[in-house]
Amino acid sequence: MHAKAWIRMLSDEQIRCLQPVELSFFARPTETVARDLLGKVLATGQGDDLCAGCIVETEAYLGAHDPGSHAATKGVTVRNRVMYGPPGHAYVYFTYGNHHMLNIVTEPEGTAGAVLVRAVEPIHGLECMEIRRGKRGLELTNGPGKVAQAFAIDLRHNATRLGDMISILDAERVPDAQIARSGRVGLSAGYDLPLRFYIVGNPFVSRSRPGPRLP
DNA sequence: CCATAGATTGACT
DNA sequence: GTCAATCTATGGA
Repeated sequence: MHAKAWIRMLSDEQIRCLQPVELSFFARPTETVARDLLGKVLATGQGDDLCAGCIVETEAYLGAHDPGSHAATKGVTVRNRVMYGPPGHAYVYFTYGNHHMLNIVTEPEGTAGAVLVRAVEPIHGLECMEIRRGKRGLELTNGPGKVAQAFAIDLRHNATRLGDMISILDAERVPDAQIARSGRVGLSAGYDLPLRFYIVGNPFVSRSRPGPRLP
């Protein structure tokens, strides 16, 4: 079986025809946005650098009452202020000294919330991603740090509005039957909530560490 | 100012 | 399976 059998590429022109997701889409409860972002298209760059991918895995991070969230501090800080800012902006942070993480800010301005983009299925700019990652196939984008590297996303993108350097484009809604949820990855189990969403069976869904199972 | 954990990845036994 | 890399924001002295 060919490794690319499940990948459907879109042309430059087909990507340009996609409409940006409305701002109001993001000004909703974080959990809802995380679910509805599945199937949407992430895009960066243009021309030879145009890269696009279908979002296949997300995680919701809530406000101060969510112990796993960066907003779980005593009030607003330099880092988490973006999560309190206007929806439809990028929240990018750097961690473990190596990796950037792309989040999309949710909820109305003043309320903290963001959705982590954990994995995408590439649909354009494969060669560009391969150069940036130094890898091929599933290793291109099957994890949050990998997505950021493949799409050349770093701290310069933090707090920028979608539609400028980073775009989220509309696509057909993924039916509930194809979506599953679990505990979030990488947090100490025990207190976590079922806030990870993914498309069942998609090979790009990260599986380095399966999230905690739900009852 | 200093200590340290961290929404991960890749290399290695 | 185990583990180190590498740097930033945060919180306490």
